[in-house]
Amino acid sequence: MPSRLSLRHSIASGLRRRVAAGDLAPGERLPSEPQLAKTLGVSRSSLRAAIALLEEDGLVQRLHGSGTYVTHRPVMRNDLSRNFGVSSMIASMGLEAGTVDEHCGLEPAPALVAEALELEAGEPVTALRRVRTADDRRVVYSVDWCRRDVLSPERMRDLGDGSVYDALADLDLPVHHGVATISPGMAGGEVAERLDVPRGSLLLTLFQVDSTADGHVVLVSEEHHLADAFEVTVYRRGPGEGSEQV
Amino acid sequence: MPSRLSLRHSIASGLRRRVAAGDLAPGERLPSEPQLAKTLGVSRSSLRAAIALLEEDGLVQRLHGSGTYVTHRPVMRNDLSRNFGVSSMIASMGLEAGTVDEHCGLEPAPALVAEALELEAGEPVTALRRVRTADDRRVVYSVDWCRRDVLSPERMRDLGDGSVYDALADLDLPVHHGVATISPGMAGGEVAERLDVPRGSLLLTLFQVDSTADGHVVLVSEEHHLADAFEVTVYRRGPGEGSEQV
DNA sequence: GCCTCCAAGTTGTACGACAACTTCGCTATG
DNA sequence: CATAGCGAAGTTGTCGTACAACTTGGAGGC
Repeated sequence: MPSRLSLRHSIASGLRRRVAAGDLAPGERLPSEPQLAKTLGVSRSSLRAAIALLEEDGLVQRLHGSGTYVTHRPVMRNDLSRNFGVSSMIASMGLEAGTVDEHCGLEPAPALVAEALELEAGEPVTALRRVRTADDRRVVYSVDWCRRDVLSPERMRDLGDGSVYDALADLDLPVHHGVATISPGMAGGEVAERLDVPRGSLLLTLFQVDSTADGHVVLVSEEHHLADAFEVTVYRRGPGEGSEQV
Repeated sequence: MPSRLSLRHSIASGLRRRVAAGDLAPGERLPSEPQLAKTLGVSRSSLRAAIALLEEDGLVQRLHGSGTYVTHRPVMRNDLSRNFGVSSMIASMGLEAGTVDEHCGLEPAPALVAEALELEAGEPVTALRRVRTADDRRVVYSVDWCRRDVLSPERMRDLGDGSVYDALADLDLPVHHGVATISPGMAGGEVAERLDVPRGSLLLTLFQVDSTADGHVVLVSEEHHLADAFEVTVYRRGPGEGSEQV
């Protein structure tokens, strides 16, 4: 296991902190690369690689011959571009995240889930159903599906407050990326009851398929968010540069 | 104006093409960096910078001491992570995109729009309202707001089928990124009428703020999508690495 | 058969040099 | 005095080489 993350990532992480802390204000120019590399005690190559990461994130902008400037970054509440899970989503809004009505067991896999996990429809899979709360208010009803030979119901039950992502990372199956399908919806019988809202309440539903770096699907989940629970945002990179519509 | 895009971006673009074309199959290992650099006629530094871009996109994965491998990338219908506009969204599904009920003029800016454009609420702004069709079916009702001193109503009317993004790019104000807020909704009076659907029909609404590279907001838009019109997906990078929740 | 170790190959980092570009002050010119 | 042009200094972009860190596979010994 690599365990130690690469130098450029730790440099980038440090710079991110400085930007977030306001040490580097928006619009401000960073020290020149040779100088900054010297003060950080790294080579200019590694520093450039780190800055490239920030640039890709839209945190800074590089101008040839002029300098590197901190971008006026918009305030984003909950960026879907990164994968954090509901808990940190709630925590990031200053609310206390909790879990109620947790239930875990073997269930026959729905068609879409089975397809993603490369199983036959109806085959038993580990399913974790729970209601997430923010300051004791029920805001999200979620279901996580996982192959039983990857995460048994017992093991999934044991993780308690730990994220499913952490459990998978411990198994050397870290989630590298996921694809979420977003759709509006109205609370039906089960969801309305779990979330304790009237039927027909507006929902934002995320159907998500998570994969490891080598492309194996390890987790499928469905999250029903109350419409007014949080603001969900997405960072969209502009057209141009490397963009191919598939 | 830079006009010419940097070397590493053109290298990355070429590699993206090769991946998309299947020349480089998922799971396959790329040639080693020195060798690939030689065949492409560029230095290893530039090639590495280009590969870093692909890695950030999740297209490839680098393993220290082993090699660089093409990721098994999931098939995505409409990736919100990139900014294409409704037209190409429709076109990418094999449908014919059209526009009806187009109206453009000066309107008082709503509060949220005025705030984003750094104006006083109620100040007149250029507004473009239109209904987008897919194979003659009304699927999206959209409104675009822009400062009148940036894009006059006349000019915005003239662009016809051209994208608003193109018009802004011509003005040397290319959209670098945007932040979209996603929410579910039900069709009210105006939207229901425009889209020719019953009131209360399910919608997916995107409120989006587009900015230039230096962070100036140049465009605000609202898109009301019919719930069953298309599947909207988001590519979410996994937890870990450089991630700070703000 | 199994384990150890080594060698070859690959990516990560470092350092130095120069090219391409921007910025700004200085100067010559009207 | 105003202005256009020049040029030096500073910054990012690219190049080349060398070495470190790591993985992989096979040879060799037990």
